[in-house]
Amino acid sequence: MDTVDRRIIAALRTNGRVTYADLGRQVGLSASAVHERVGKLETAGVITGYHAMVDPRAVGLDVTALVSIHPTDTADDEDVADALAELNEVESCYRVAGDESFVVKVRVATVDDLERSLSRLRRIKGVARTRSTVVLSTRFEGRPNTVDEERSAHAE
Amino acid sequence: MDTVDRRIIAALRTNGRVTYADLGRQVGLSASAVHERVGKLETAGVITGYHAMVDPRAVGLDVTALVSIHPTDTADDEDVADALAELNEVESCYRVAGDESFVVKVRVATVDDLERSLSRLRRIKGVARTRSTVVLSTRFEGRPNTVDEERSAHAE
DNA sequence: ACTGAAACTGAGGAGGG
DNA sequence: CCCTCCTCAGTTTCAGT
Repeated sequence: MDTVDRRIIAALRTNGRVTYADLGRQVGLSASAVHERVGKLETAGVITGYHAMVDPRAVGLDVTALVSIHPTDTADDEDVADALAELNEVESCYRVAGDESFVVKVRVATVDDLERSLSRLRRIKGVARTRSTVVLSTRFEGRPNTVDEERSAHAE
Repeated sequence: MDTVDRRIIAALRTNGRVTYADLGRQVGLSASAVHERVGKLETAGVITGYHAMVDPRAVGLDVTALVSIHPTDTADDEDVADALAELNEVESCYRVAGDESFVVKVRVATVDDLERSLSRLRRIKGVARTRSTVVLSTRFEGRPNTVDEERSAHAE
């Protein structure tokens, strides 16, 4: 994991469909050298996949909410996480420190769907209550954040 | 936006590097027909881009926090949003309904960096106070969520 | 809107320094 | 770890339907 790898990663985060030839030009290596490096980054689990980003509204997902999930006294976090994973509308799931045990991001078509989704969440064994924060607008999301050089050096 | 488009979108969300030839086989069209459809989806803003997903830990980003941002009485949300956008460690930024005006996701290398980042957030004009929730583990994130057929039909 | 042909370009592996 | 070749497959354009 050197500077070249980090530049490759940054480029692929920005444009996941960039060609190896282009990448090579950007970092000053041949396409096959880049191809080899990217393969290693994938195998090592640094790059976990490539995905198209879709405007949620364009596919009918007009409502986003952040939901805090408060556990019951006897809740098993693993079981709760498994139940959350089975709900299609739960897009992200974070185990957090604090009063709540999880914070999840829910994406649905309408507020009626949100109501139904919250019912499903509350029915999960181990969930005492939920607190929802409705997203009014998304300024940006999942933006490529680059760690600076000195910081990332320790991760090599 | 028909069933074929939705299948193409779903496939590209799962694998952003799938070839047009492969996509064509999956949906029963020629590569050139798929190429044309994908181009239109991109132009229409349905597909907003393609990005490599990276394991944050592998690039030295070990600390994630969800930060609620409470505005001052005189805060201008636009200005606050612009200031947030300039902070590299702020990966996502949601304008929300409720006491807080924004919820942001911050990703940094260490807890020291988190402390520094929170200082930066609090120094933004229009920010009265912040409330941070530290992420202990991420079960899943940005998972491809598919809207069902009837729901998405209205978005055509 | 899709197909199929044609010209082009990248992917991905072999071989060598 | 990188390069240069080489071949095959995919991309992209375009005329035709």
